[in-house]
Amino acid sequence: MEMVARLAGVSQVSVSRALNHPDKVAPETLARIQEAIRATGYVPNLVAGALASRRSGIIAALIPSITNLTYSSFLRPFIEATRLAGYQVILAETGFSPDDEQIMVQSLLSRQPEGMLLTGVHHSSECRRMLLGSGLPVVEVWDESETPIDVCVGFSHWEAGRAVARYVQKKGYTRAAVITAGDMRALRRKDAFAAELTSLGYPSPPVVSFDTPASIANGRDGLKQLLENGFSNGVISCSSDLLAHGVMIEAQARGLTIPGEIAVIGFSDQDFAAHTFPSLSTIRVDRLSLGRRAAEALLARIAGKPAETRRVDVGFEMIERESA
Amino acid sequence: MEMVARLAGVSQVSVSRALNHPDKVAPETLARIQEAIRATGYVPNLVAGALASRRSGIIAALIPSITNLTYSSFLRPFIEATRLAGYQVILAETGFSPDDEQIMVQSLLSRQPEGMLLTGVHHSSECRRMLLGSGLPVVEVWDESETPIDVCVGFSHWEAGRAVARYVQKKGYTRAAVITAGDMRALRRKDAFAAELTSLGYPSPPVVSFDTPASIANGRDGLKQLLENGFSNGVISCSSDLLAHGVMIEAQARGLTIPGEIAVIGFSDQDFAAHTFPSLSTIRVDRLSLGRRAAEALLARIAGKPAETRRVDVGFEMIERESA
DNA sequence: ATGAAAGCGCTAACAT
DNA sequence: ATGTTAGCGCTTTCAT
Repeated sequence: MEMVARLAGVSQVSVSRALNHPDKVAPETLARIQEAIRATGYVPNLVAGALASRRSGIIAALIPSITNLTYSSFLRPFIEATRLAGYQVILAETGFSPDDEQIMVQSLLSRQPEGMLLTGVHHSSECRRMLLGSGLPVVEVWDESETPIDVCVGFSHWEAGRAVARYVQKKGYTRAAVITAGDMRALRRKDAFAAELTSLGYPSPPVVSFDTPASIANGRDGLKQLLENGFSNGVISCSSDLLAHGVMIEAQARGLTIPGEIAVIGFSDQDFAAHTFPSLSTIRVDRLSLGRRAAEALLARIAGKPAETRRVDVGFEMIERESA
Repeated sequence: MEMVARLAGVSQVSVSRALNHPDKVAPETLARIQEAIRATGYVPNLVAGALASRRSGIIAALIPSITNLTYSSFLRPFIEATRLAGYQVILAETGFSPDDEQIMVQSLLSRQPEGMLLTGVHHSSECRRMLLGSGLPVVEVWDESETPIDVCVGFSHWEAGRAVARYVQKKGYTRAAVITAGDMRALRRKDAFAAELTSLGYPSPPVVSFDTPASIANGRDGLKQLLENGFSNGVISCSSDLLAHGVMIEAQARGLTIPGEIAVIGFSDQDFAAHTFPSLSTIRVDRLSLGRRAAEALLARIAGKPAETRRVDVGFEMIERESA
């Protein structure tokens, strides 16, 4: 910066100003400085800038899994929206473990981020304490909370589970089952589904639960297990479209008709859900909007705006297609 | 840090030492300092540390798309491996655009990263120039290059395309077609496939190419287009497992048998490929190993080790399953 | 083994 | 509109 300044015949401060507050520099000086920057190929040092200004321009994001579309599909618009606001994102993967999450939060905090995105609302108490104590703007996404750390953008997994149960009744199915991943939010939907079914007069549905990440393989295996345990002629509610797709493939391999013999409902409306054969009935969650609104909410908090709305509900929608 | 020092009855420097070089501090003093850190809830400021030490502990990673498993599946082990070495990753998404990539590289460079991961080997010349000029350790992945910027970990897309063609011949198919995404690497495989087929005496295969991201919907549409143009009783080489899966679904919807009437070959062996019905023949690329080795290579360069191997070929493998 | 001094490259008051 | 001065919170010599 000193070099650029000499080349432009100004002081080093003026270069800094030209970069950060170009309106506070005479147009002609500005041009000279910009030319000098070009000539020298000067690259500003944001680390030094961050230290001096106490604004790191960094946002930390923690998601359970990068390779899981559920999460990467809201992370993408989040990164994009924060980038347009001048922020860069440091990403960490928690693998669904609150303990690892806590360690990562701690380590990320030392980067002096200006905000943080957390997936879900279940964190270790130490983690909550650190975040609360730091006063850092935090947005929790993909779930809803009565007591968010700061702001929360998501939807009610409980209500989503109930909505599926009501849909099952509306469509007149008499038998129902569940195939689910083992994460807290999926299990909550499963519990709500079972509770609502029961209150509608159904027997408690058989449940197959997997601790491994949701996959087509698990979906196939899940249907196999249900059939072996005597399940037939009913609807299966899956905790993800991927599991549902697996169920469809297994049904097809066994020559079972869908939705005639086995009906299937997915969750989240991934882009392929409309294009399976038959097309997949599912719960749609607008992850693009969720990512954007999470960014908006966090940026507002960083800008110091009062958090009038600490809880944003992006809702969900039951999508009726052919599979159930 | 000053506070911690006072509490432990030492100087601020000793606290810094206790954190960075614990072996250079008397065990008893170390214990006192650690206790003081715990008591105060002190969180080190890595921004200041980075400025003073000139080591940011940051690695920048650029991938075309976060929501595309092709890329996120090598990014994951890369992030994990670099994390274990004490680094944090700033992620940026280029959307397949070399121009955007260049802008992002420039903006990322000002974070003083210690290394950078780039996807592919095709970059704007300005981008290459900046990186070369900066002397920053760079690893280019998912492709191979005669002239890497620094080090390169990938495989030959040309050879992969040829391998598929030879497989097609070996299996005795007489008609072949291609459905491909529009990115440079997929197109290169397509060209190699067509060239090899031709040299084996086949006619030039019909090609359907999509500019949108590979998807099941595109796969279905691709088969539809091929059939409308008179293609039948042959094998279709797809640039991704997702496209291949779409082809299988469309075939099923039309009552075409696989591989009898339509045979399908995918690319990359995503986890579902072994679990479709019928299972999907494909080219396997070990993305876990690729991510790890990219991290290894980059960390070695950061550690200043001479780059004896500037080019690492992780290879690929033709996986024979039922679909072709 | 520990401390004192200097400075990393920049920004934010405060002058002029 | 521009420059001067004083740090930001740490790490790194260098001394003791």
